[in-house]
Amino acid sequence: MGSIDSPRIQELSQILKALGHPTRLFIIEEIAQEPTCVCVLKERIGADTSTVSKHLSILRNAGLVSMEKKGTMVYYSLSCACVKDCIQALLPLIELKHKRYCEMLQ
Amino acid sequence: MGSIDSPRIQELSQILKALGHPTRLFIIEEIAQEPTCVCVLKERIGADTSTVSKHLSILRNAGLVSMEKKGTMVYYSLSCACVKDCIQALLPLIELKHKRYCEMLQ
DNA sequence: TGAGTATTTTGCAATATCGCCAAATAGCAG
DNA sequence: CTGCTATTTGGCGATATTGCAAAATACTCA
Repeated sequence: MGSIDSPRIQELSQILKALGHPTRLFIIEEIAQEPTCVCVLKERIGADTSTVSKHLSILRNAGLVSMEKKGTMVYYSLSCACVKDCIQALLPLIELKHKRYCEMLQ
Repeated sequence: MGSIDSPRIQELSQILKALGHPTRLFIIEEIAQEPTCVCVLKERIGADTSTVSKHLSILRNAGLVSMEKKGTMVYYSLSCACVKDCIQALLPLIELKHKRYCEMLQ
């Protein structure tokens, strides 16, 4: 059995924590479609560049994204397509929540 | 395109944030195997009952777990098996991280 | 009813996260 | 080298999370 301090739990929770923020999840979904540079992400997010950069460093530390420099610009992309699967796996849960919410109203 | 404030992003990030803590991830993996009551979880985690209860309330608010009372005890279980899929989807990413780390050492 | 157990809620202090600003770094063009 | 743009890093206040202790709630049994 994995204890709470096992590397497995630690690594998984680091990854999930990194994904557990609206801005970072948005970034993940954007770069899942195509590699995107920081300045474009900044525009779409509407936050300070430094804020976006810090979110990207969190995603980097979790191993979720890869970066590629092109001139002064840095393009970020998903380091593993499995991240998309992880997110998609949760859709049934969201549907379930909605179903429960509708039932509660009646 | 989903904006950052879209309900979809908000709900997904709430779920992922709830999963992004070692103790809560541990709880999820325990109750994924069989419904477990708070007092047993408390023993396995080694934290105060109130602490465990608070983690469970976070998981509840995210819709991740269901509870069933049996006498004074409350048994928690996964509300959707898809949560297991979500976690399992990340295993390739962890392997990739390890592979990168080994390469870095050489 | 009263004692005892299980769980949740509240309060609080320690710690961590978030987002902006300012400063530092890196790369390109002239 | 200088100026310019893109990005990262450091600093700081505001806010949120975390975990324990104490109080409140819920349920069972005698």
